[in-house]
Amino acid sequence: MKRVTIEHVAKKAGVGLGTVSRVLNGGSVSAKTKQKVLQVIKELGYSPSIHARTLAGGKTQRIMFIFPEMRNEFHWRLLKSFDLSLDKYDYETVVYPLISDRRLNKLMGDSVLIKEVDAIVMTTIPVNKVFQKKFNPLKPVVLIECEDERFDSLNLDNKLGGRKAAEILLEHQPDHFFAIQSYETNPMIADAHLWDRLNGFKEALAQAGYELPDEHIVYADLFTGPSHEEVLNILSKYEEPGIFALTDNYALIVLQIAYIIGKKPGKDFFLVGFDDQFWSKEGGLTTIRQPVEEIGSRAAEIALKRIREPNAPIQHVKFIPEVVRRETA
Amino acid sequence: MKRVTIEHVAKKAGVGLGTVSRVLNGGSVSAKTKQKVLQVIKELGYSPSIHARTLAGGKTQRIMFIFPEMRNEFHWRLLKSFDLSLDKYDYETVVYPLISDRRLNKLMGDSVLIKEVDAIVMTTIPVNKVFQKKFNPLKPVVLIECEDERFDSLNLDNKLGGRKAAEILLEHQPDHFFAIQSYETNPMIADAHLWDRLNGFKEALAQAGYELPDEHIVYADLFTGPSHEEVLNILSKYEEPGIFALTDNYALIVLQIAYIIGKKPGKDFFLVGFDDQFWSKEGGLTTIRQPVEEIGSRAAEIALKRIREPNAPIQHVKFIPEVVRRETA
DNA sequence: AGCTAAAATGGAAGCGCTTCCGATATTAAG
DNA sequence: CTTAATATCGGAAGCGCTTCCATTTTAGCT
Repeated sequence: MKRVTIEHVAKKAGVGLGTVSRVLNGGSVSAKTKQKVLQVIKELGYSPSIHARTLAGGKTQRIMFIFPEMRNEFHWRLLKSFDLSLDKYDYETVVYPLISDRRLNKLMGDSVLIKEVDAIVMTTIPVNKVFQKKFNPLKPVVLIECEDERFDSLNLDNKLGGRKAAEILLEHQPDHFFAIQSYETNPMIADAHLWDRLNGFKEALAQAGYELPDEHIVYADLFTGPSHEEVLNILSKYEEPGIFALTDNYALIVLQIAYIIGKKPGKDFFLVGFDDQFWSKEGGLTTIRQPVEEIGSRAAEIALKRIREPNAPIQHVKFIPEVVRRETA
Repeated sequence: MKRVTIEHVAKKAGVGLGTVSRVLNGGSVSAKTKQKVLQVIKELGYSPSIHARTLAGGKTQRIMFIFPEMRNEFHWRLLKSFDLSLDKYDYETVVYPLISDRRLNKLMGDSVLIKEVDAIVMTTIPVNKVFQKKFNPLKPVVLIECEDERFDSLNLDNKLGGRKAAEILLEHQPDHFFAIQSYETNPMIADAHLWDRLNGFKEALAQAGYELPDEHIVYADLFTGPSHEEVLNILSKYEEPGIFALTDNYALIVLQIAYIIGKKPGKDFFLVGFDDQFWSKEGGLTTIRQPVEEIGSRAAEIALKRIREPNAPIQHVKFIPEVVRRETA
């Protein structure tokens, strides 16, 4: 079966090529003609070839979404809302997980995919470290959860998030504070935002006259979580400790361990997470929420805007973390 | 900056358009000319426009990798090895996570991306259910962890895996058997393979004269895992139970709970997982291993082969699960 | 060297679209 | 009812590539 082309449509509608194209892309066409062309398009089931369109016009109607790995709910939600936002503008997302050195090299070398997009959105990637100096894609770049003065960026105020976590915990006046931090080994993943959270936390604690000794920071693997031994230790050895889990994942594990040994959250210990993941509500976790969906859709808008106006001043958008009070603190 | 086209290359190399195209796509070109053209291509940093190429009816050198979600280590490893294998053949992976209805519709509707690949590899997607009857991509499709008579497929013998798990557990002659199964709500994710595992397990148990009552099947959410209450119950109420976790993730949680309440794996209870994930070795978990990397690279080969020979007989490759004995059973 | 078959090569045609330019139709103004 | 301005329209040019065909070069034989 042959493809239905714009020419078939033109012929059947009794108009010229240009007119059909104008109906599609919005040029000046009389209402009557437009009506008829649209009619014929429907009858014939015509849909334009984007290859031809791109070749002729230049725009690809695509944006590349680059992110470091795939296990993280944050990235998954971000991608989802980003992709959804593009829908309205008839854009498509080209998903590019940076899961290996090979993919990184490909991206900076001879990847064709990257040349076939109108803009690039990157999240949680240490731009300077990963791309060294030679990253110059010649097209708009928007950064999420990382920053670089050369590009637009969207970031949560993580430091403020850490402060807020501290404030909640301080209300309960615990004698001992703990933090569960990520132990990130993958150099392709940015972790500055995590340190910001922790620093904000420490700072607010310090201002209230408390301290967070280094031994009270538990390091956790993103996948397996914090050492159960250490969490167990905190929960059983300390009286009503205040715990700040830098990610809800880790908080979940604390809750699970607490459940098993019969410690009640919000009473025997106090716990604040970060992110507000899908299950967090059900788990009754008090947490610092980041507006993931909003970040995703704003990123889409900013990227689209920069495609339209390549020379607009660069903007760095900050999002404010929001306290979600539930039962654990 | 203007795009480098095939014409620039041709001119600089002092050859005709056709010749450049031939060195790119493999026509008959003398070694010397080929050499020179390749040289110029590198100098100019030329890469062909996929749009022009596709429009003109050529190959895209890309394969689309479709998978249902992103939290799973299995898919992540699979993608990684698949992508790596493609590298040798100068192919590129187009990653397409099916994370939303929107993406599914796009895929079956007007997605351009899918028209720009030479083949499609899909993993863990219930083809019939998700795509109904109207899925006819007009290009090679290779299935992983799902099956359909119309397409090539690669699958682990999951039933055999379940049987092997049963055999290991049976050696310890426990009085009570349990299984931790996934409770999958996402209709875009295939779960037939999980039921195969469970059925194999049941079957082998039955043959040995044991039974797995329905109440001994614990259902777990992929992310939060099995209910801790139930696991706790099994571990504390039963004498030396035999537990089959249908995924190493779940086994991990059992191990963690056991640790907290002081039960020794391989002594107070017996546990077999499935997958052999990265951390499983460290955790001492006895498990049924699937050769994920091998599946990924074989999938690449099969897809490439089908692109070359669209009419070769369809093949369904079965992989044999392998027992990895460690300390938990 | 001379002849032929095979290998290598140049370039035109064509893929389906957008855009631009010139032509025609319509409308408004006087 | 004319003229100028404006809205609408047709179609050629060109986007960058593959492919096919005609032509040239090379290699293999007498």
